[in-house]
Amino acid sequence: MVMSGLTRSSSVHNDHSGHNLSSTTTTHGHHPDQSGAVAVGGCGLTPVLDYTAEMERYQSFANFYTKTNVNMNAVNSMNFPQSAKLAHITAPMFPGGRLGVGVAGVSPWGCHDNINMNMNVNAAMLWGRKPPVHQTTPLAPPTTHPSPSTTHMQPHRTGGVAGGQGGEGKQHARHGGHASSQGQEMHHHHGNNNFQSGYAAANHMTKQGHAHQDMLSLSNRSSSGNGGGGGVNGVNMSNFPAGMLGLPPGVIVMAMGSHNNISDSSHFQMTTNHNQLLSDCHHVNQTNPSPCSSTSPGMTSGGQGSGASKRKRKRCGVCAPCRRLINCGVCSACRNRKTGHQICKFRKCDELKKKAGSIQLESPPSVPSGEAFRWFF
DNA sequence: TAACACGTATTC
DNA sequence: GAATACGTGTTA
Repeated sequence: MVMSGLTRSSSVHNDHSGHNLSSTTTTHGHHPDQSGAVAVGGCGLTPVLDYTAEMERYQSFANFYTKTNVNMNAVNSMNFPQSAKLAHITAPMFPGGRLGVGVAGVSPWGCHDNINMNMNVNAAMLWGRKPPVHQTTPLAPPTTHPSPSTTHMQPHRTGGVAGGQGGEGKQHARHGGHASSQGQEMHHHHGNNNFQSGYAAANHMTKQGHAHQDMLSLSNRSSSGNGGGGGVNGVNMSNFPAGMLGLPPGVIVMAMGSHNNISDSSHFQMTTNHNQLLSDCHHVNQTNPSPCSSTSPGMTSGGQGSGASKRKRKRCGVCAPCRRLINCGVCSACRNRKTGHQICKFRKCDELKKKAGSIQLESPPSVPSGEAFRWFF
C-alpha cells in the first residue's frame, strides 16, 4: 500500500529538452520528448511539480516507516525526491570501488523502465559529500569510457546516456548537502537537471555497469542486514576470479566464506574494467584492521588506546540505509544536523548500528543458490 | 534503552 | 576551516 502511493507520479517528465510540463497527467508515450533517443530514454525526470503534496506524502510515510519495520529496500526504492534535503551530485557511495549503487527498485516517478532508472535517475540522485576514498585504485577517467567494457553495458542502456548535462557535480559534492531547510533548493536542482552531472554519470556508467539494482537491493534481504544486500546470497564466488566469469565491470561479486585472501568482513567485490576484483577496502577487517588505503591513526576518542582496533568504522555502503541517498529531513538527526553530528537515521549504516566488534559473517544464505545464479546468467 | 549531546576523525 | 559522520557518555 505504501508503494502504490509512491508510484503515482507516473508521468513526471524530464526537462532535458527544455519542456517544463505543468501537468502530471501526461503520458510518456505522447510527449514529444520521448520521440528521440533522448539521453534519459523513456523515463523522464522532471521536477516533482506538486512538491508540497509529495512532501506530505513522504512525511506520512516517514511516520509510518518510523513505526514499522518496513523493508528498507522498499524504502530505498523511493529515493524520496521530496526530501527536504538537497540531493547533490556526488561520487558513488559504494565502498571500495565507489560504485554508484542503483537504489531504486521502483521509480518514485512511476517510471517502469528500471534500466533507465538505474542509469539515469539513480546516478543523478547520488548526493552528499563525496565519499571517502578508501583505495588507491584510480577511477577510470571519463576519457576511458568508450572502452569495450563500457560498450558491453550498452544493452542495458536503453536511451543512451544523458551526457553533457552536468559538469558541476563535483562542486555540488563538495558542498555536500545541508540537511534541512533546503527543500526548495533541491527542487530547483532537480528541475534543472543538475542532478545529472556528466562527471557523476560518467563514473557511474563505468563503474556501475551491470550492477543492476536487482543485484544490489532486490534480493530477499531481510532487515537483519548482515550485508546480505548483494543479491547473490548463496553463491560462493570466493574462488572465482571475476575474469573467469567474464563479468563486466561493475558487477558485484559476493564472496562467501573466509577462506580467501579477501577481507572476509565484506563479501562484496566489484569487477573493474579489466575484470579484476576490487577487494572491498571499505571495511576494517577484524583480523586485519588495516584498510587498504587508510593511513589514519587509531582512533583516540574513548581513550582505549588500542590503536587500530578503535578506528572509526565506515559505512558498509551496501546495506539498505547506506544505499539510501537522501536524508529524510525529518528525523532527529536531520533536524539537529548542526548539533547532532549524526547521519540521517534512515541512512545510518546497518553495520554501524551493530555494536563495534560484533561484526560477523553472514548468516546462512536464505536464497537458494539457483536463485542467486540468476543474477549472473 | 533510545535519544541526545559532544568530541573527534575524516574529507574536501 | 567547514561539513559530515562515527563513537561514546549522558539523559530521559
